[in-house]
Amino acid sequence: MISRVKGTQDILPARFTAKPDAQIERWLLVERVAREAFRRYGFEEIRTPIIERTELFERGVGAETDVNKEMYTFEDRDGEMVSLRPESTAPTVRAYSEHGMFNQAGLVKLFYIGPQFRRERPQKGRYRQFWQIGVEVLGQSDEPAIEAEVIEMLYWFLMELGISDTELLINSIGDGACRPAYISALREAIRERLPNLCGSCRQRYETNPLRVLDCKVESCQVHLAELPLISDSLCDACGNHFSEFRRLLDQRGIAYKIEPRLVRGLDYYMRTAFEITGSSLGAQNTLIGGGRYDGLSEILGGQPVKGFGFASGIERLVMSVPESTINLGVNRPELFVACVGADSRDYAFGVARRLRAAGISVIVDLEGRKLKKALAVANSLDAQYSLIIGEDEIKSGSYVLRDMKTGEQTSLRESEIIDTLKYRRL
RNA sequence: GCGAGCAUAGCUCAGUUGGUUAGAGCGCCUGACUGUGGAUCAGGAGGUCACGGGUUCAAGCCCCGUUGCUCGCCCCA
Repeated sequence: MISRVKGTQDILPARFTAKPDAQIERWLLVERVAREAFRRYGFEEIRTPIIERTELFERGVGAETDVNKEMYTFEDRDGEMVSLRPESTAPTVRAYSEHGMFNQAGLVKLFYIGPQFRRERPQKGRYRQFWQIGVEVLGQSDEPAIEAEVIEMLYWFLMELGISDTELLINSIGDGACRPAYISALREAIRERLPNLCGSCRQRYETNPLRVLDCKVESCQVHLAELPLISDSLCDACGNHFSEFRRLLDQRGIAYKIEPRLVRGLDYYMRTAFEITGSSLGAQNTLIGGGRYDGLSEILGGQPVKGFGFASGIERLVMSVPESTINLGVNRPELFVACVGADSRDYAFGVARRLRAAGISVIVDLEGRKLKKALAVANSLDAQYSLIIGEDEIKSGSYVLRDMKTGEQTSLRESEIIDTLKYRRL
């Protein structure tokens, strides 16, 4: 049998899988709560294509970043290079520009929910096809109020999901005015200590010096403590921006930890960077990551646009949602219709159709089973009620409604059945 | 890209120092019960022991390789 591609997964009704992050009921909950939370803050949904020109990501996320090297890229039949999207900020900014949204008077607040693709080695909480929920605030303003409100919204979102054991990490990574000088100072300081650092630190000194700050090797810690921090090198504009951002978080009572070593992996980030981490996720514990990217639009050849946003991995959210928030029974049928005899089946189709028109979820036994077997199927589907229709019922116009939990049976007409089931819902 | 662990029925797992025809629980099918599910009882189906090679009189078990899954490194959501 042909199996699924490595690093992908099937999302199934919970009764077919014990893996929490593969249960559709959990996914539907996360998506529903996200849409509702974002709606309250004035965000609108956008869907961009899954494939884009490779150039969009090479310029957007940076050609030398890991994300870019992990892309699924191929040559289309006409010779054009296209890629499965590894993230959705660059596509969203592309769409913003391509559809002239910059002509809007105010901020454009967008959110997306969709699959992304990166060819990494799969592990817990990291897949080759993974889903992200993200938001982007685009416009001419870089007010820290935008950032604080987005984070406030995130906390509302997480609270509604019942995810409470989280930590907010924030940092400012500077801008074009102050970051270059900091990076060269950092590189200089690392070089002096290079012989004392571990192998991967030496590697990162070459590829991404900011990452050296993040090393977890014990023997490196004492040397890392001596390295300069970006927070000491921020220009006035970045420093003011960061303190205003913090003031607005304080005002909202949102706790945070300043993490001077927090860096984003993609080239387009500047100034505010943040991350929300969760427990019980294993090594991949970042639930949400985001930041400011004021230069991105111009890198892509568009108008100057300021932007702030985040992305969150749905798999990781789903794994973090506690059992108590989930209703695994959302899909259970309200009514199972069992028929006695082939003639009554034809009759039952009409009854079922009218009950469905009234809004009730109905499964009819299409297999012509004996009553005993039909009820067994109703039981395994966890139907709330069964409806038994045979010759006697057709004659009288009243059908036997059986409560599958108590076994209690009553003879009811169609309108009474509708009333009973609707009443039960309240 | 690098490292480690695991792979036996649909699912969760036993399987002794290598020894006859590979087991259990759950699930599935049939019946006890011709218009009444769940509980009980009786019976049944279902296996290339991941794949390929090797050692041996003999391999689910030992050795090598491959593939897959899982976890970690890197990096990230």
